[in-house]
Amino acid sequence: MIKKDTIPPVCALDYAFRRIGGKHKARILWYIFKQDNVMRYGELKKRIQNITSKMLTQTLRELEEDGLLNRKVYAQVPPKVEYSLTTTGMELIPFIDHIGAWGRKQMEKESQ
Amino acid sequence: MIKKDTIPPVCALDYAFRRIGGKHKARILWYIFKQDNVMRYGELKKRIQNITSKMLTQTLRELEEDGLLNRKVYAQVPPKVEYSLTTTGMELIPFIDHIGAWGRKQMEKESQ
DNA sequence: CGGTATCCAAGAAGATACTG
DNA sequence: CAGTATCTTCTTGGATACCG
Repeated sequence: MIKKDTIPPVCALDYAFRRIGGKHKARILWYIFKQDNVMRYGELKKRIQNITSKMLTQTLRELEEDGLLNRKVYAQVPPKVEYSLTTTGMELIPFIDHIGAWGRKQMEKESQ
Repeated sequence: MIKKDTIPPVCALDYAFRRIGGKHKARILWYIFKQDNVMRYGELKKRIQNITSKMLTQTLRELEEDGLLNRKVYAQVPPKVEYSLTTTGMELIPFIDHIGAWGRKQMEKESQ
């Protein structure tokens, strides 16, 4: 993702990209959304494939701190943790959809 | 920005964010767009402020290679180079606009 | 004016091992 | 199951100096 919060964002765009510009952030939001807005840690791990536990946990924590994800822990053994989008996170879905469509179009162009 | 192209993107979202997820990329596209879609190197340098020549040049080159920017060199001394969005770059503007608006909203929330 | 070149620091991400 | 901890590597970005 982009950058520590030691330095304040220079503008709203900068701010926004720090929040969702990480390597997997947009995809995580998207996957959860598509899965009826609930996904467990292990499901995400399988879905993203090749991501390490460390990176996944770290990314999820950042999204949570930024108010884009809810984290619900069930007090049971073995543990169960569910992630879902907050209202704020939901507001990003149309843009993620849009940019994904753009990316798809470009990829098709390239492959010609 | 995010990542070398040694490893192919895992999906369209990944692809897209590699292209515009860089530290200054979205802002550069936005500034040029707002300035009637033409900006000179020096103007960008002043506008972005604190960016080094190296980073600015590098970022502009990447945007050019990705087909988002046109680079027009005038054969004169002293040199003059103008950057403008391509059609593909233009297609990103609505998205950048929306995500900027989202960022603005979040920043306002935070400051309360 | 619009860059390059070189070197170095900071930050992001990966490998591996381990745990309540 | 859902993480932590630690160490290492890779990639990005910055400082500085210089050029056609």
